[in-house]
Amino acid sequence: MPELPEVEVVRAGLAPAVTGATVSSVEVFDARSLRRHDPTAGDFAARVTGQRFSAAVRRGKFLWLPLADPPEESPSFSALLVHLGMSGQVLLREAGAPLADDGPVRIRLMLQHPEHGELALHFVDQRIFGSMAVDRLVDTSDGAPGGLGDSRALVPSQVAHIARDPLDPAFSDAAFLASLHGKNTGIKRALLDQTLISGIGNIYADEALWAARVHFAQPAATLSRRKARALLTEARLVLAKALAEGGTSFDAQYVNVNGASGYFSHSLNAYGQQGKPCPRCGRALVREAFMNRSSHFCPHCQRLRVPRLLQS
DNA sequence: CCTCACACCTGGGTGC
DNA sequence: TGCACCCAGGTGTGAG
Repeated sequence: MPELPEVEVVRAGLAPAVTGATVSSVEVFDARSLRRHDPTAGDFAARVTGQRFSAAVRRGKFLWLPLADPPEESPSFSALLVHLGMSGQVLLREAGAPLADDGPVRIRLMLQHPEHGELALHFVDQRIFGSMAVDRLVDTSDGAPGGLGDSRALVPSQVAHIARDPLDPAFSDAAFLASLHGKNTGIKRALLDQTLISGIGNIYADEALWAARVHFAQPAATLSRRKARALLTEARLVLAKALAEGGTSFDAQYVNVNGASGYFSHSLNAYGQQGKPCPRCGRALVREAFMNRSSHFCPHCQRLRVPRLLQS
C-alpha cells in the first residue's frame, strides 16, 4: 500500500490500537524484512519487546511508532520504523488469528492494550521491499513536528533526509517551487524525488500531471511559476481525494489494517488507463516506459513544451 | 555535488 | 502443461 494516501490509511487505523499498547512478544519469520534495521542498534526483537508505543506517525510514505521510554543505557528516544515498500501491509488481528489467512506474514507483534486487550499486528510483505526497524529519533531540521500524529519535532534518523509531504502544514510551497527551478531533470522525476516532496509515487504523479496538463518529461526548470504552482495544487487535491476514498486498491494487496480495499482506483484518470479515452479530450491515453516502469498520459492534453531558448 | 541506471524480491498474467 | 518473459503503489547505492 504504498503512496501517501494508502500509508495514511494504515497510520490512522493503527493509531487507536497501538497508542498506549505494550509489545508482549515479537516473532521475526523472515529476517529480510529487517533490511532497514541496523544490527549495531541491538537485536530487533529485544529492542521492541516490552516497549510501549506512544503514537502512530507518518511523513510521506514512512510510518513510525515512537517508543514511549528510552532505553536505560541511552538518553535518546527511538521508534519502530515501518516502510511498506511495494507490497507491504500492516494488519490488526485478534490474538490467536491464524497467520496463514494473511499471506506471507514476515513479522508478528503481540500487543497488550490497556483498554482493547490483546491483539496481533501482522507485517505482511510479498516482495520484501518494505521493512521494519528500530531507529533512533533525531531533531527535525526546521523545528516543526516530525510528521502527522506526534507534536514533537522528532523523526527517525532514516527519515531525516525525506522532505515533508504536501499535506503537512509545515511543507514549504516556496522552497519546493524554488527547488524545481534548480533541477536538471524531468518534472515526474522531481515529483518522485522524496527529498524534494514526499508521499507521491507512480500513481499520483501520473494523476497530478494529467490534472495539471503537464508532460512527464517536461524539464522541471522550464515549468512556469504558475504551472508549477498549479501542479502542486493538483497533487494535493489528488492525494486528499484518494485518502478520502480509502486509497487505491487494484487487488487484495493494498488494504487497510482490517484488510479492506480502498475505492480510488475507480477515480483514476490516467494511471493504468492506456488505450481508454482521455476523460478530458476523448483521445486515447498512452503508456510509455519510464524509469524501469511506466508513465500514463494524454499525448494531446499533455504536450512536451520546449522553450524557445532551448530550441536549435 | 548531481543525475541516473540498477539492484533488491515475489508472483500474477500472457503468449509461444 | 511448461516456461520464458513482462509487469507491479519504492528506495538505497554507486557509477559516471
